Amino acid sequence: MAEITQTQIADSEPVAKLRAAGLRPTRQRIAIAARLLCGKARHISAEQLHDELSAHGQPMALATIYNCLHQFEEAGLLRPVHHAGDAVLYDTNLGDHYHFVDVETGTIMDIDPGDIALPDLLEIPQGYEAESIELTVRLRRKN
Amino acid sequence: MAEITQTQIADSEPVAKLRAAGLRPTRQRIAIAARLLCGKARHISAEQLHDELSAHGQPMALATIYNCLHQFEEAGLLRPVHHAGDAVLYDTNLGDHYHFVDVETGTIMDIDPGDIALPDLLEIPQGYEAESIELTVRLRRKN
DNA sequence: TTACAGTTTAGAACCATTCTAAATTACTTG
DNA sequence: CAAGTAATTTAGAATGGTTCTAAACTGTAA
Repeated sequence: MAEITQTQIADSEPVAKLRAAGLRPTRQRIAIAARLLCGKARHISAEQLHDELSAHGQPMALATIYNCLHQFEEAGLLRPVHHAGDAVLYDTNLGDHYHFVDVETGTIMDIDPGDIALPDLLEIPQGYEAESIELTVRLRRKN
Repeated sequence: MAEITQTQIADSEPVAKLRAAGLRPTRQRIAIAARLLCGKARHISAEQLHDELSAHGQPMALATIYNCLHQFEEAGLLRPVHHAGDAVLYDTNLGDHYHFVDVETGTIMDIDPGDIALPDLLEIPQGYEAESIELTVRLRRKN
């Protein structure tokens, strides 16, 4: 059984990311960061994350999940996706891209921006700046 | 005092639109159609519409508003906008366009599609068809 | 004019999210 | 290392948009 020392935890990738974002590395935030910020990209809701953490022996209050997701968003570590059903999803892919949503299953797929340079095409009104651009295409299965 | 005959009501624009959409012209649906489908384009929430109708002597259950908005949407008479705050807004402008949202006030402004031919630019995955495309740009006031 | 399917209604229920105030914890300082 | 303090977490209640329910009502076809 490999041991995990305090130093190893302190130097771990999740902790480093939290510190870099100016967030205290609490047990809860580390668990969430490890799951969302240190693996492959995904789209997840607060509820899903809550279940997933519980299933992996890291239960925490749902309110904490919401708090952390908001803090991560504020820190630019996550990006919210609003078009896709009742709950807000958090996207760990921060690169320029958009979304396909299967209206029946709720499944989200990334759209590579390719030639669509939206930020350039849009004329932002005087005195404003774009905080975010969300492009979502709802898909329905043919026949 | 000008009188309104049954025939005038039956032939009115709202009633015609409802019939064309295959919806029974009930008192409630006529009132909503008159307000949303026969004037200038707007973005409105169920709650706002409910208040507006009450203020104009046409009160009806909030559930009816939701029912009608859904039916109108289904019939292609309205288009929902999801990115803009807590409540869904219904857009009476059915033409190709997108939205700016002032994140502080919630105000919505239309974006003329101009050169952005999204439907052409997007490659829809095999076996699917695009049900809708929502592009929303969240704006924040500069300084 | 009747009858029936479609519609409306009040109010309860639902569910994602936020709030509250008390308990706990990470970090600083002595 | 110990204590103090501010930040964080927590359970549970509250909120708010939306949907559900089952009973009353209404448009329309016969």
